[in-house]
Amino acid sequence: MTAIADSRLPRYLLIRDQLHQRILSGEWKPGALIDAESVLAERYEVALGTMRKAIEQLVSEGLLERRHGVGTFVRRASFETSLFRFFRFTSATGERVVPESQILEVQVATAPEEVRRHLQLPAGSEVVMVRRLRLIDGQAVQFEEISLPLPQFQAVATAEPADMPALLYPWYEQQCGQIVASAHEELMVEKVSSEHAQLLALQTGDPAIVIERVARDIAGAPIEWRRSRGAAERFHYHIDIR
Amino acid sequence: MTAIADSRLPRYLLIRDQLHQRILSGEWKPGALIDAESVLAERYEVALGTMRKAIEQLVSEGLLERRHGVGTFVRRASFETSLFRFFRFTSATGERVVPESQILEVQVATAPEEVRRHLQLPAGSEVVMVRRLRLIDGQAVQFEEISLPLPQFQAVATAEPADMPALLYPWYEQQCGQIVASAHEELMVEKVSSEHAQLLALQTGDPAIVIERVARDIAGAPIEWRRSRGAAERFHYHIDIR
DNA sequence: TGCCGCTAGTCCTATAGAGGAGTATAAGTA
DNA sequence: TACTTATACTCCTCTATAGGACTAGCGGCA
Repeated sequence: MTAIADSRLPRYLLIRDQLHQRILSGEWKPGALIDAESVLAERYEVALGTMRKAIEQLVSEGLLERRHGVGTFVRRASFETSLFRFFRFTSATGERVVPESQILEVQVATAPEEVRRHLQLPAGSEVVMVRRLRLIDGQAVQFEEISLPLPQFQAVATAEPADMPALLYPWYEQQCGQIVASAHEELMVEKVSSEHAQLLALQTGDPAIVIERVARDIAGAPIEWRRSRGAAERFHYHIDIR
Repeated sequence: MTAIADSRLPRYLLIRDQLHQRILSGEWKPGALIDAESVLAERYEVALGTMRKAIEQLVSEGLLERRHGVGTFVRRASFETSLFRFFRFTSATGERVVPESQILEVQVATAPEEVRRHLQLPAGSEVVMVRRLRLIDGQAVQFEEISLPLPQFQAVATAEPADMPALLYPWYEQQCGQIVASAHEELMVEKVSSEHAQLLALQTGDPAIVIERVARDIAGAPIEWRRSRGAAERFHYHIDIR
């Protein structure tokens, strides 16, 4: 974070870092339009080409987004690279669909060690824990356990479960002012316990994909930890190599 | 492949396509040093900056590789993004290691439908099929079935199994003149059959990761299909999202 | 023999400027 | 009112040029 700005570095890299800082600091929020290239070039006292190169770096890193003829914007996190997309989430009619959400439990509790570790919380911290099923055509395809730190997510603890939408991140933003800017996901395989088997209509011991996700805000602080389990049978990942 | 070169496109893109073609055609082989930027710029009658931008495109696509002060090279396929890296392949001493290879069978046969489909072969084609175990510290961690089209891979059919190295691609290049330039991998989970369980020292029904790979040559023609199975327990994937 | 500096060749950074192309909005016209 | 045109703003492409920085190899010197 506090990288030493080495003035021997190329100027476009120094500027890249300064722009990056303006995003991290929250001066430029996700979705916001930033100054025009020409304005920035003048402000930072470099040629237009140099400023373009600095911006290009941030675009290729996924922090900025250009729209020809309109301007350059701070990119919102898009979860199109999430591992979840490799579940065959298709409805009876065949089209891809966002699974509905069925809240099983919302509970405020002292954070277990595992949750504390992922959310970087001190011992004794309280969290909201949400357990829910995700369903397609009424059939459970995934079981999720979501942990959120307090007091930031107090609104979740007091909300009516029926009011929680299937997609939580826009809701966090609206209800709690917490913006998810990045995330890290891990994938493992396990044999389902009898408890999970029952929830997911599987046989005990069937293989399940487990995806753990730590979501972070603009400043990089962890604000959500979730663990999802789904039938491995529905999972199919692919990748190109060259 | 035969994209229409639209002259309304920016020049740097047109040049990008032409350079790309020179790689695909085999004029510039993997590992080769290409002409200097300045030479190319003159040859294609554009400014240096334009040529640099064309080359930059190919670099970011992973086809070329720059070495400051030395030159620009055609990149060899590197399998550092392969899904296999997510198996915990560590020896007793803890360091990462290339598993040894133990050939179980080398067989020439008419290609089954599944193999024909992946290698794009007509009905009745013959292939070499290699079955092998991969071991760490003498313990089987993966079972692989590899299919190679004939007559290109005749040398594999007649080779002594003991002479086949653990890493096959450099060997293909040396023995058969076939260069693997890209690949596509798919990942699934299955419950192991009793046959595979025995080979991998697992219990029948334990979860296994199945990785299927189609490897292609410079021109994009499929030249190898392989299916690998390993204990899901050893598999751990992770990804960053933003 | 072994070290050191020089040099040629390469890619890398940066400048200043011109005109092209896409987009949104304001102004004009039927 | 409804459509078209102008315009002002944006990012995009491209030129021509200059000097910096990195690398490999050659040749001189101890």
